[in-house]
Amino acid sequence: MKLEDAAETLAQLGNPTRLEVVRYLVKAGPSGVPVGSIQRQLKIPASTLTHHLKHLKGVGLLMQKREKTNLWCSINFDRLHEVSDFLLEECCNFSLRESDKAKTERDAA
Amino acid sequence: MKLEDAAETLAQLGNPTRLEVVRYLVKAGPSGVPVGSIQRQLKIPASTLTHHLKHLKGVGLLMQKREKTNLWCSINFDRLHEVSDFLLEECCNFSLRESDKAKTERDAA
DNA sequence: CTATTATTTCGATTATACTAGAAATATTTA
DNA sequence: TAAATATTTCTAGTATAATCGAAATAATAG
Repeated sequence: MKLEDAAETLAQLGNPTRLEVVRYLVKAGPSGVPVGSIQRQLKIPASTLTHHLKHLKGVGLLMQKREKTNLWCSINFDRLHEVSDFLLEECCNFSLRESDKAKTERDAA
Repeated sequence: MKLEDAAETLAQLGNPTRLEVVRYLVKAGPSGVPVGSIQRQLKIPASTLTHHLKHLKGVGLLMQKREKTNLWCSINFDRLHEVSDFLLEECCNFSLRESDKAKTERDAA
């Protein structure tokens, strides 16, 4: 995952309303929930919700499929994992090569 | 971790410049890097960098300690883990209780 | 076709964020 | 004290985002 994409995705997750929607959809599981249910459950005005869903869809976190009049929304779990992987991928490797470490110290001095 | 805090932290990670700094600091490991090194390596204007570091510090992702004229910056790995945990904590449990599932279906109909 | 329900678009307001140059401050060294 | 280096504050321009009511557009059911 490219840094720019990760940043954009994280930015979309960084809005409290959207994160609440994401959490709700994660709990709902792969089958998803209709837009209207999200709206009523989380008490988000319809236009505001549509706005945020568009954002989530834009970064690939949201999948939608129509069934009758309802538009069912579900989380793209793979994408969610990609983002958290980006955050952690380097975290468990603190072993900076000595040459690099030396360079940093020299640069700082 | 509360949703609002997670959202705020994710929002701070959601800026490409800041995410680049975070990635750089993660690679640098627990010993950290001076502000000036970040500045020169990533070619970020000093005032812009200070601005972003303040944001990262504000959400507890950044730790700083002075040594001579240098201000050494390092990532708070625990905090980084908290955020990614928040994203994933519910992901591996798709088992929506049947009563809730029924309620959702009823609500949608 | 009409009514009903579901969702989106439009439009406007308000707020907040990004960026960076110039000047100021701090800290160390000579 | 003066000079050098490191970092921050100030300031301001520009851009982007959040919010939501009202109206418009689907999609289905009767």
